[in-house]
Amino acid sequence: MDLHPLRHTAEHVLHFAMQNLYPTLLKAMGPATDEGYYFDFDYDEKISEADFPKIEKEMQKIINLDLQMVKAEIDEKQAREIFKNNPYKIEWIDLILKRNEPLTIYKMIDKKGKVYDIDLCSGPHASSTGKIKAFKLLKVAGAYWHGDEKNKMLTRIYGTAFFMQEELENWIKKQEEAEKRDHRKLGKDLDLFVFSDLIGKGLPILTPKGTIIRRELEKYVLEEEMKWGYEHVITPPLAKTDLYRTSGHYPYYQNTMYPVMKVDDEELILRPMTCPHHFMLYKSRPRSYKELPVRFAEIASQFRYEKSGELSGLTRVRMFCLADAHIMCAVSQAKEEIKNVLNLIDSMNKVLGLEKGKDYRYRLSLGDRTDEKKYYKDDAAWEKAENVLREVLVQEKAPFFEVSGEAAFYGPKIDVQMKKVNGQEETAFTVQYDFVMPKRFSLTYIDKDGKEKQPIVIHRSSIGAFERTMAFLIEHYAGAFPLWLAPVQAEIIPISEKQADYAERVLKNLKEAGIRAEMMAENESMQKRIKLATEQKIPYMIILGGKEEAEKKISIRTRNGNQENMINLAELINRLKREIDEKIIEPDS
RNA sequence: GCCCAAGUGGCUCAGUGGUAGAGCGACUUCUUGGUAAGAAGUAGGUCGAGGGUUCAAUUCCCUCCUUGGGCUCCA
Repeated sequence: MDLHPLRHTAEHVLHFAMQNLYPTLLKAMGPATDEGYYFDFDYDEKISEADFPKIEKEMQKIINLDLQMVKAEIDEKQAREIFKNNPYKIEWIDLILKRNEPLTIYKMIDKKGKVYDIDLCSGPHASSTGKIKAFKLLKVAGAYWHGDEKNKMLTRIYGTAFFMQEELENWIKKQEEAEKRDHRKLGKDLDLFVFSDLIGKGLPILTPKGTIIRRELEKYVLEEEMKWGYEHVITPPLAKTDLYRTSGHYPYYQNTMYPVMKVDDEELILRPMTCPHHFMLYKSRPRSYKELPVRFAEIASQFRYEKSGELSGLTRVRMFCLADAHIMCAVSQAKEEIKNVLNLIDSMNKVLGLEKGKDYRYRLSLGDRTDEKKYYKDDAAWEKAENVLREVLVQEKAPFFEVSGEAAFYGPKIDVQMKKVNGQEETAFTVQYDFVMPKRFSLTYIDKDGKEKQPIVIHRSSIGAFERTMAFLIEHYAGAFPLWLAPVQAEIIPISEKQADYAERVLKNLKEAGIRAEMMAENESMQKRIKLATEQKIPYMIILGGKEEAEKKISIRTRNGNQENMINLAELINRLKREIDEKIIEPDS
């Protein structure tokens, strides 16, 4: 059943309760959301989560009254009169009138017809407040009026509501499950990355274990992209400021770029993106139509000074490394190239265990023609580019939706929208169609007819930024990585010291076979060592006791608890090598 | 950047206006155990940093740093 009307009603209950407790507060707005609802208001004194019990008690009183939610249409004069003391509501009224929409209000009325509260609202609502059988206030936050930091900071309270107590409990349980998978928690538990105050925020340090995952991903990107016709290059992570003035990035990105470094007569800057570097390489000599498409790829570190409040674990950092590439091609080749890019993305993400349609979908981000600052004026080119992207998505039967105003200033793009464990969607990386940069940098090629022509550029990533991809994968697998990514692939557990020599030999054999194997100290019980290895999500435990040693065999136990006793080591090595080489995701299932 | 919350030994957390506790981990010793925690002992903290109030601050106040949640899913 649709929870939005119920939650919207719960928001009105919250509003009314707050109005009772804090009569001078002014409501700005309060919508229902997918997870619950929130309520923005203007109030001079501090409200914190410590006030929740009091507020929830007041809400329960209103719910118990089972007030009906009654809709009514009013005219402008009535509206201005009712909400004359609330500038936020007056602003809404002006906006609604401007749009020629009807002014509707909802009243909370008891059975005798007594009106408790009136709010400007288009609904829909549950029939009465008594329908709310379970509710909970979640958190206090600050929120700018209309999301604009130039406006006043309002107080926001988040809450949720359900038809049944059981639903609420399930929801809470689900939230807790997502918390357990949080990559920041697992990053600590599994010893993958750390932060240092002295190094700086938003600058993660990868531990030896975290680095194994990172390097494996890098190896995969290099090998796979080369197979798909990319040429990997290495360009400097800093450049003269002029490069970004030429590209036009400088004015747009100035607030997220690191400040200019002045050295002698030069001005240098840490690069916030790689494209102009690849353009310089393209321009290093004349290009023939025969060379196109030119596909330059790079595992490229980039630097962006994100606002401190936006930083989060590995998903939002101040220096990141992108599996980046720029394809310079003829306009006629664009469609085919974009198709190949989408296929590459699907193919590589599938290997990582991310499924199209389930773990991610596409978003076609179109330009907003009215936004002259963010939109390079060239209607025909935009039209063409947007159509090409849309046609490819349709032809490839890719799951996608469209939004306007999310494009880059130099062209429309396809965003890869990853679904996180907590249900939130996040842009992981993008594929952009760019007809502006070739002009700015005078990129050319000599065509068949001997004339100079201009290519277009496709900016793309294959798996996104390594930091963010790692975060996704940590949460996706809850730390139980596929064998090829697992920092420790096999943990040897000799049952007692008597097997020390044998265990050493097994360890040596595994290492020589290229398997990341470790041995756990004997000074703990076998049970304890199995517990520790399982907690570390180590895929294979190799148990060695007297029986194994006597027959020169081994026994294994997987992190899922499956056991196989008395098998040949050579057989296991072959199995693991195959599982690693083929990047098998879940051999057990 | 702004709003709210948090910062106590490596980790998870308790606690108090009279200079701190637990469990896990580490170390040592005993134990050599057959598939998710064997036992005992020892060490380890200027309670995020700086300033203020006080006879006395980890506890109260201020500033800063770091971390977490949030900052247009419209009335």
